Amino acid sequence: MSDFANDSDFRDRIPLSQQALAARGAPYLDELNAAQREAVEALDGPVLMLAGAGTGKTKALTTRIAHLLSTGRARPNEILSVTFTNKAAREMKNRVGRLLGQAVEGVPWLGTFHAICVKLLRRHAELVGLKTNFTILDTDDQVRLLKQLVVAAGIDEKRWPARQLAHVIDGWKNRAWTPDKVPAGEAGAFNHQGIEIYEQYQERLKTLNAVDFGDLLLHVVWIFQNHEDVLAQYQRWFKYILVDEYQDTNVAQYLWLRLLAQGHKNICCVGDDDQSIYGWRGAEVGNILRFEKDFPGAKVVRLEQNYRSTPHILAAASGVISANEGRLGKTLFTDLDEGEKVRLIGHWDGDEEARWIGEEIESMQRGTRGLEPFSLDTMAILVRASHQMRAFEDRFLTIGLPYRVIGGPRFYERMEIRDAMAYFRLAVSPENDLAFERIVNTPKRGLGDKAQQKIQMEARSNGVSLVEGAKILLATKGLTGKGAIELGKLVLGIERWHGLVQAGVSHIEIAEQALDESGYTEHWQNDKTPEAPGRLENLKELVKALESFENLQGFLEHVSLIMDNESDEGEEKVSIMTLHAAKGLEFPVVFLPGWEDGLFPSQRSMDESGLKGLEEERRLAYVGITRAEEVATISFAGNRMVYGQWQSQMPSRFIDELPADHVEVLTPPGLYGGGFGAASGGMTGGIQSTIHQKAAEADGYNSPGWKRLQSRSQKRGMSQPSEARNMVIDMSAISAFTVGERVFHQKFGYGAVTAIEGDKLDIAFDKAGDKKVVAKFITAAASAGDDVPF
DNA sequence: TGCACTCATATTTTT
DNA sequence: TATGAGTGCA
Repeated sequence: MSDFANDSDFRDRIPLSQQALAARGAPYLDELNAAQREAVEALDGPVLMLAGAGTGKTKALTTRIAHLLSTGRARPNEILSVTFTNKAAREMKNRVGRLLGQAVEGVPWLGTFHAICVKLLRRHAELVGLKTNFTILDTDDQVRLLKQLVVAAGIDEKRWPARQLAHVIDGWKNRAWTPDKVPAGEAGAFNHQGIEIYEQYQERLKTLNAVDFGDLLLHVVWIFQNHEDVLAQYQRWFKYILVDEYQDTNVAQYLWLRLLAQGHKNICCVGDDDQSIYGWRGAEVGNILRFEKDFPGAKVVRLEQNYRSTPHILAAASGVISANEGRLGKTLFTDLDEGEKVRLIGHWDGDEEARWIGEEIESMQRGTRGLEPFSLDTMAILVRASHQMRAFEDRFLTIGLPYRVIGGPRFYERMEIRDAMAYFRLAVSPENDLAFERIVNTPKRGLGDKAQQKIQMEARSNGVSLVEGAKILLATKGLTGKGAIELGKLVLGIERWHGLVQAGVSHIEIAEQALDESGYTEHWQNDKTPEAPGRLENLKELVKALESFENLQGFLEHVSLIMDNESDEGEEKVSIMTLHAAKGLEFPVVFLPGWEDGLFPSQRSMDESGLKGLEEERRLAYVGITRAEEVATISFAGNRMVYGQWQSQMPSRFIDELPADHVEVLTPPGLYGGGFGAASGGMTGGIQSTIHQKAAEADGYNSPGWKRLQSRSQKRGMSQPSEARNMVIDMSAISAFTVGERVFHQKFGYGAVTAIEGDKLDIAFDKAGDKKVVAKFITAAASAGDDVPF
């Protein structure tokens, strides 16, 4: 193990204060139930922990690590624990830390598959023809690179978009296929040139000393498969392996794990086949279903006691998921009080659904229905597809209900952040061609395609980087006029920033200078689009994020793998997110709108993957329902605007799968009764019979829920839902704005006030048209330049 | 080169 | 509907 001596992650050290641990004993074991304890104490040999939703799997997993350490089975750096997201990794680190207190400095090999692979690959980069300081490309860079190759291959980029090829290649990499291993059956991919371009792409990455996300795993697996000695080292080193969310592993990750686990064979995988919802990006449920075959003698422990949801919610979820075949099978149970039945309500259209949910949220916030008031933070709306969010955003903006959208473009994926990062990258290493390409003409410097081609040619014929190429081009007067002057400034700037980096100047200062001197900040200050202020805000935020790093290098290294941005502003807000984004989260109150066939289950899923697709959709339904702790409300709309066209659809088939005993139907009879269907033409017998059947089953019309619903809507007629809040805002609203005033809104941009009505303003937005908006969300339009980030 | 216009297109998303 | 990409013109 001499090779490991210089690496702090492997260095032998006295990691545990044995005294501290001895004094603590193992009190954590007492906090576990029998199954959890069994899973924690089965330290040796392969273990599969089947952990249903809300059964305390993170607790079991972290306690297991604590137990391994405190029993002296392993040192902290001999335990390999992998997760899928940084968030999960962070959470586990914190919890292990809490369990062990001062006794452990940290667990260096706890991280995402990708983060751990980066560490490994940096140590062995030369084996795959890379240098230790390789850069990691994100999806955007990947596509740009592929586009160049596609165009060079003379393929019509319109019919065969690079994005699609990126997807195909990702798929291959997920299956651990290097270009020479792609099976003949795939030869037809991407106009019969997929494999060929894949090969070129890998070559190009090598020259750029770069890898994409898929490569991180692919390269490491390749090294393990082709360098026995290297593999053997790690097999010996990692005494215990733990894997979270095993049902989400793809083939490459599976191979990686299996190779590493062949040493001590102490592998513990935690997962839930019922929560496998990432099949479309390469996850193989088969991995978890097959575990016992792969690891003979494996111990299987089922965690079935749920600590999250009420029995009704659990029963509804179980009812739905039981329609799936080929499950490992678990029966969740709970000690919690019965609670409320899962509520089901149908609406005329999507807007009304949004309106109803908005009102329902406000009433729950005030604490009606004999329940305690719920804070907005405890409520979430989970949708199948992100376009469903709009209806809610529009509605909530109108009624002034604070909300937060989770997911969507990540902070580090935003254009302005990526541009800024490219400047930072160039400051650190001017030879970074991809970064240079990104910003040569951002902001506009009069360097169009032609000028850029000249730079490329110059660089290529001299075998130097683009910055060097540009210098030669300028020196030889290959470029003249405005472009030449601007390019000169840019090149000088890059060299100056690089000098500052080498001189050890404060990285924050360098960052600010680079953004200012390059004209990038100014570019957004002069931009009149509604997004511009937000983008400047983001840039400020980025510079702030720099503060927690020693230098730019460290920051860039870190950021290429961390794509999440947890900024929780203090105010209480309702969360809106997709079902996928909700996995792993829980909320006391959950709304599940849009349960209509075609939308959920998604037509496209079913068309593309047939029964497999449908089953994955069903698991998504299961994930959705099991997010709820106390109140789950499922809803559907008879009509919905899809791509600007009204469409009618049937309620989701999953609704029929809900066990009637655990469902309370809130749908008012008048809403769907009689001639409704005939009149609209959209309501088929199927809908009505479903509703009526459900209603009859649950005795819907006489149910307490329905009565409450009625009385509540009557009450609402008399008093405004958020009167108290409006009163407060009224004052400021009236004094703050005048008709005709120019104002700004985060989402709609700039506009002029046309009318004022209490705290509601009618505003004619320049871009977004006429809207009625609550004054709270409006600020006076600042003239550009007022609010300068640096 | 940059702007305005037209046209096709349209899940889920982490690293 | 609304967004992005591509095309044509100044």
